[in-house]
Amino acid sequence: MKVSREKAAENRERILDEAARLFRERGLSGVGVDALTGAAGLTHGSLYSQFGSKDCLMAEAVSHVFAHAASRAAGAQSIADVVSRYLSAEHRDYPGRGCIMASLGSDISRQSPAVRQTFTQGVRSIMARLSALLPTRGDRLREDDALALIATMVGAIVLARAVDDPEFSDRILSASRTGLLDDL
Amino acid sequence: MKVSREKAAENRERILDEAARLFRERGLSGVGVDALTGAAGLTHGSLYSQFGSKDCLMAEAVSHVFAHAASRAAGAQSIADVVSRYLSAEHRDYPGRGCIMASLGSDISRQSPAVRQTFTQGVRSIMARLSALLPTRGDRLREDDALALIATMVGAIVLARAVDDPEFSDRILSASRTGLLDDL
DNA sequence: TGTACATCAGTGAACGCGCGTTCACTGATGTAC
DNA sequence: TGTACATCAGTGAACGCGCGTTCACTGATGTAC
Repeated sequence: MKVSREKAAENRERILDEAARLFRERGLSGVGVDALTGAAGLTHGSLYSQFGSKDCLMAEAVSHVFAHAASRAAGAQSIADVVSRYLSAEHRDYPGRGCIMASLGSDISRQSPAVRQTFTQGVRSIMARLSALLPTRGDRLREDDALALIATMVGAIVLARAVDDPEFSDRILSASRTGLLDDL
Repeated sequence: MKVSREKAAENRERILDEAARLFRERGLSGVGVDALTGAAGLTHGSLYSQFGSKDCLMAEAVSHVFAHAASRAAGAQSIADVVSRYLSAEHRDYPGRGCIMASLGSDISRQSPAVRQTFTQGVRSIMARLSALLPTRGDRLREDDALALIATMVGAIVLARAVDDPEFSDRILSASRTGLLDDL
């Protein structure tokens, strides 16, 4: 049955929201087409009407997540604020709402050109947002400082989630947090 | 046909070596049982004789990779040496021979307890090796400095591999390298 | 405003495929005598 | 040292299953008159 344009747009947005969450929670290959559309209350066929393929949905979902992340970064008060929120137990424990560089990072290099391109744009936009918050330091480029900062934050969350010992995980977060905040 | 104990041990080692490489190149879910045993010149059944399941092989392969990494870290001359080698184009371009924290990191949190436990032991051993190379700095624990260092290195390789623009990728590596080496 | 019809988002059955795993079997190895 | 036999690493066919995708179809929406 056909559905109003408005309703179709809502459905599309709901699939994207659920995909953005599920991919970050379970990995790109850990969520099937049925799970993706089912979470939005639809059947698998609707994915092909709206996106054409799972790969296209993946690319759009990546873009979707980065758009939210960039606007959040734009609203941040300071770098100390960003670092504290990013390297928190809260962020570590809810990957479905967290940074996509940390939850899917290792897998992106093995994805299609479309996904990698979208991801690259996202990294650039986050770099730009964070560099705007950084102080100028000697002849170092603020964008380079932002990249090094992002690398540390991403690596710390990746490792903090990977290890199975909560205390060790906390230690990875606090060590990285201290290292970064001392630098400011 | 039965095979000599010596030959069986060789086969086991060859499966482990190939698994260690293939998992890092294609991801844990990107390599099937046929590919794993086929790369070692055997058929899929031999995996079950030797390891019991794909999951058990994954855990052993993780351990295998960390054992090599730890002995390499133990032989390092200095932290500057470690950082330069780790954050190199060479390392970025050959994940099959590189750090498993970078190639599989994001996926480990979604793996079985056995895999996560082995991974955690591996991170601990690398932390210990690197902290032995670090200078004491005020009241900071060298192990904490080692964890922050590892986080930066892992995150930088993850991002440098993910992005599809070679220049941007180089910039991620050089920015992180400079950031770390300036700190020493 | 009311009627007739084309559109197309979403459905559900069906597809081929590769996955991890099992199992009866093979036959050289290693052991017991 | 030579023979008989048990062992078991590795084989290959077969399994059920979930994957991504296709396609004919449905029926409310949106448009043309």
